[in-house]
Amino acid sequence: MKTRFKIESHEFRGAFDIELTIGSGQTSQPAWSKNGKYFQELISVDNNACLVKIAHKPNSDDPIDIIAESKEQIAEEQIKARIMEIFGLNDDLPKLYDFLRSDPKLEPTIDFCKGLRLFKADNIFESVVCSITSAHNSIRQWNKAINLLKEKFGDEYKFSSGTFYSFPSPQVLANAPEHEFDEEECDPELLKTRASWKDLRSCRVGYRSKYIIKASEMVQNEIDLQKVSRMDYETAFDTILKIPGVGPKVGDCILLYGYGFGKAFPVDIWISRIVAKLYFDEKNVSNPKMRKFGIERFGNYAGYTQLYLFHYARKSGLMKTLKK
DNA sequence: CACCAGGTGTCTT
DNA sequence: AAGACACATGGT
Repeated sequence: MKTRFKIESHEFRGAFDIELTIGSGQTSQPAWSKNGKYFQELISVDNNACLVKIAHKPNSDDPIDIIAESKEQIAEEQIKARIMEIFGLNDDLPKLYDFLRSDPKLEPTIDFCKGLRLFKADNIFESVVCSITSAHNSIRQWNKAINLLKEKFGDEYKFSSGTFYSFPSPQVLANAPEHEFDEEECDPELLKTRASWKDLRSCRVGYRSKYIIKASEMVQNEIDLQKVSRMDYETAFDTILKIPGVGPKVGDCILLYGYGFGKAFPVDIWISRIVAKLYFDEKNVSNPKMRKFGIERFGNYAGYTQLYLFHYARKSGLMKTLKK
């Protein structure tokens, strides 16, 4: 099945910059690949694999252009609903901007981040592994690692525009070896083939391989990721923090980019720097206090405020003067 | 070679 | 509650 349709600008509220949204390093999933003017990725719609190609002229009134391909018949409305969800098109950006404008310290982020939306997970388990892998890592590197995980352990789907891989199930990753061979002792000839080894280390996840295996086991046995979406925010936070490799920052990333909990306020190095500068007279404040501050001050907009401050802090050049 | 990248786990004060 | 340190990997 191949179908083409549009999402008109009146079907969502406010600006939309798809390239910024996809490329801003949100830990729900790696950036979608680019093919001509389209961004494309394999997503799951009603348990069917569906290739989506999507293009939009940033912050314009042009409709969003979508092409979807799948083996099974899928209702267009279902695909549209998934896309609306993944790209945060159900979020009311004009209302967010009213909120940001109400605080002079946040107001400058609006122009800088115009059309930036939450890039939500297609697959919650994927967002858990992405968030774990993003810790103490660069955006580029965790994107590469997740794509390797998909190629080596996911299911393959071929389309005319390329080959795509689903994100592997918890069962598959729980049983994936950390090391396929002992790199110290194996034959030098074998070592040359390392890139093709089917183990977690060859996916370049580094020391996080143990966390990924253990997290996969827990998701299989004791933590129902679907249930977490129905919990209140603090209960969900406590639950997700039981997973190894998931601390406060990674946990909030999972809750925000994976589930869409608007209250989540992931405190990383950039948020720590810019919130200290804007709200604490550049004094050092502990991360737990910073998190509490964000949740209490920004409420249900904490997540979006974090997203906008993060992008602003990294890209505006404002922070160059006070790294540390 | 040192230091950093969207921190976390573990072990000490 | 807060500080010190290791941790894979790749880039500058």
